[in-house]
Amino acid sequence: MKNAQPIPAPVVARLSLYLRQVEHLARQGRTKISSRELAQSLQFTDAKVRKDLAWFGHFGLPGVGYRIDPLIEALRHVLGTDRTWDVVVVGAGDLGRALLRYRGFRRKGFRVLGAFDVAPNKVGKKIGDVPVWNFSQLPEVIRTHKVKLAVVAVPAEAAQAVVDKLCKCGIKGILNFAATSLQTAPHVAVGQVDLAASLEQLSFQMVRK
Amino acid sequence: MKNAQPIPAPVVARLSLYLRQVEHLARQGRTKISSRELAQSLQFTDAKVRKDLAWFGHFGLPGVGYRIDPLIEALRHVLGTDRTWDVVVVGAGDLGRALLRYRGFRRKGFRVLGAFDVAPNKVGKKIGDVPVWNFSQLPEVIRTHKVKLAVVAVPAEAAQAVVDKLCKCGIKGILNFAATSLQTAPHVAVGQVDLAASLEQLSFQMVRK
DNA sequence: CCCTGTGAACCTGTTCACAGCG
DNA sequence: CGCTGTGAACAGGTTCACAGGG
Repeated sequence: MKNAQPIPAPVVARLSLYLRQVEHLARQGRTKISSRELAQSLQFTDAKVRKDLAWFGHFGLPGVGYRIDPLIEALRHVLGTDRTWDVVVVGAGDLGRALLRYRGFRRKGFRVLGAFDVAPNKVGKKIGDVPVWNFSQLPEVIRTHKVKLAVVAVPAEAAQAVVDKLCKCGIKGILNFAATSLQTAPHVAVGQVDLAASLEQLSFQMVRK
Repeated sequence: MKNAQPIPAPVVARLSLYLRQVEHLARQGRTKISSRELAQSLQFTDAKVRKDLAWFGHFGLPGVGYRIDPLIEALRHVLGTDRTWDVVVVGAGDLGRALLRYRGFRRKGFRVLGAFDVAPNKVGKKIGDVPVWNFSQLPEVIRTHKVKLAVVAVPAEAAQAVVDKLCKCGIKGILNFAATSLQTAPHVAVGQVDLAASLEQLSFQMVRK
């Protein structure tokens, strides 16, 4: 445990993968796993797995491996998903609707409170079991429910304005699906998912062999 | 130009961002941009931008900056998007449907030929202007159209089987939205988008301040 | 003896700083 | 003079290799 230093970003990214994997193993009734096996299933090296897990405690058993249940608990705690986060989705277009229906968020401890849109034909309806509110109600909802996380699924042209508004309301984290780079206050965490860019990366890999 | 070595992955990831940004500038009628300005808009350093662009040619003009049109052309060429790629989507659930309707793919040179699903109530219909075929027709479609790229948007439990099938049909690149890690032949490029993990990363950043 | 935890060596990508060109 | 291109210095993350515990 070298818990003075902050955990490096590439390590944190892998922690999500470890968690996903060990949750899967737990559902199969497994109780222990070695760094070697965990590494192989994710195409890492065993030393990397051990180093990564050593950032937040040493509960591996020499000669045995890691006990899965404590590992899950520790990973969730580090990642902050040992509690439920309320999330709002801004933009109820195709992508927004898909995200509202996506079951995986809830399973990981994220509760989607509702969505916001400006289109009158969407406002007031429900998508799945989640209501769509008028965008003008965003400050009110965020403040009364103390929402910390928002998902932005609006067209690129609208994204920066939406994000400015979110920041003013005191949001702490934004997952942006719009294909544009955002300017925010430094204390707001931003994650970016660019679907077209992801395909583009594959395209690159295919032309070079 | 140091074109003997392969371009490092983190550089390639940024190339997509540079391209997105300069395409945006071109639409505004801009014709030149300096590494400094490009860097600021993406929150990078100017030296990083220059080093990145130097991997595939030096067409920056000292004292002036980069000419935007040739830069776009070069970036598209490197990324392989100076041509159109046919893509199929496997899984016509909520996420699959959203991806089928997503305009950004076409804009970047990806043409979605169609989707595959096993649900009889989906097969035979159209989503947007894209047909949904029975999953059993996958080999036929991939082979006759020589499709190289597939997007996987099926439940995690089904993903590995789908991917095995895709590999057998000779697919070259897979963008996987299922929350599971895949085993494939080494010559198949795999990109991973894990929506829940992306939120989880934000969650981490929020608990540590 | 197997498997963890970890210093040390290594390697790769980033930043710095400046020579050189338009 | 401004801005690119790039070697050199630096920083960080990964791999190696092994000491130590069950």
